[in-house]
Amino acid sequence: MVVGRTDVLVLAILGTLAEKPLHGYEIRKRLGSQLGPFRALSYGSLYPALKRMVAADLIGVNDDGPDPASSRRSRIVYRLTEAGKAQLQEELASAGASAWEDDTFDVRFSMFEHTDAATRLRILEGRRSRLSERIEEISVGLRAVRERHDAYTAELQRHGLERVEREVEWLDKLIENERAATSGDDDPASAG
Amino acid sequence: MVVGRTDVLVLAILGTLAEKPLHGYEIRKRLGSQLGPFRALSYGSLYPALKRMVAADLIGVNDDGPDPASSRRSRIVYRLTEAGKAQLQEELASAGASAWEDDTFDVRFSMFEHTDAATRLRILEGRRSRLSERIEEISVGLRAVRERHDAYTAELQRHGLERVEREVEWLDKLIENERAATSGDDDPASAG
DNA sequence: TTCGTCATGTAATGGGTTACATGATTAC
DNA sequence: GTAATCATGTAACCCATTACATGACGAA
Repeated sequence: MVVGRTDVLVLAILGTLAEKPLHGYEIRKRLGSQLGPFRALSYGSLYPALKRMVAADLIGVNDDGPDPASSRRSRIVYRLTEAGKAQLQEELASAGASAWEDDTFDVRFSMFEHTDAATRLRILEGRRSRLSERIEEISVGLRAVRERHDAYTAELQRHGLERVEREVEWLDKLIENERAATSGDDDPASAG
Repeated sequence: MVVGRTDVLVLAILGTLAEKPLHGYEIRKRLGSQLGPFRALSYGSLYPALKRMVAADLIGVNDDGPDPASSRRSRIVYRLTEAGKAQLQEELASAGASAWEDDTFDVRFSMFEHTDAATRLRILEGRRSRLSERIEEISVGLRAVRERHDAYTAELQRHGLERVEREVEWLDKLIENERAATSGDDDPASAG
């Protein structure tokens, strides 16, 4: 396979294109308006990725939009092929361990609208247990740091721990919501 | 110059070695017990970096510890050279724009104990204004996301915004502390 | 004696950015 | 007309990881 199996960038592009066909510049803008690893994606990454995806037949190209008379040449609109749609569906239905790593999680989460409830729950719970591990690690580190008494390092550690703990609380709310929605149907994501 | 001017890894190693001479494996452990970009530094990065630093005369090598009779060969202890100490002091006294980027900030912050009060304040304030910019960016993105109504993406964005806002609050407490300490002297970092 | 950890290192690879290069379109 | 933004792309580079390779030491 030309395109790496769980290439996060490819997944993000696939997800962006799922809504509607877009040209490269616009894809970057959409990705840039979201959190996660592609907040400031460079064209030096984007365009080669699009090329690879075309070569792998995940996306196809179309000249410009629906109005050829309104000038504006040299704008390449990408749309999902059937293979691309299938690939996206396949990835959305699976939730490997990478789905709860920092970078991948954000990308996966932003596609929850198109993910089935069971997979959403698996990802949220996987993420949660990943963060629990990290809390344990940081706690151990905190004790070690305190022994070498360094007020600033300890404070940084303490703040980092707090941040992760808060993310766990956030996940707990989301998981609760998902569970409620699964039994009673309806009402996704409103843990604000 | 062989070693890049503000190589964060080099700075982190310099800072770790400032306390006392250590061998590579131990440097990695210390770095690993802290937050920041070197939580899980690989040897493939560490040892070449140490080599570069030796070549640049920032650190020097010594065979093992003070007890040659207690066996244990092949352990290379690194210590700061005068040039290394000078380089560290120079970097600790300066606070370029990179000092408030995500990765660098944590490393710089963990060395605050050895940084003068004025530079500490500059870094904290720089970081704060950096995050203010980000809050503005995310807020704009949030409005854009809400227009395309996607409950999950919006929730992710909202949570990200909240996280950054909390970090700003944390910084505010630290800045306040630093200001109080500068006028009255004493008592660093206790914003818990 | 074998397993886990300590300890050091190199080569290949990966996944991104930066710098460079070009040109059309839009707003002032 | 000219500056900003839209729009696409390549080549060089950076900085890390992974996989590989080696070997000593301590404990079961």
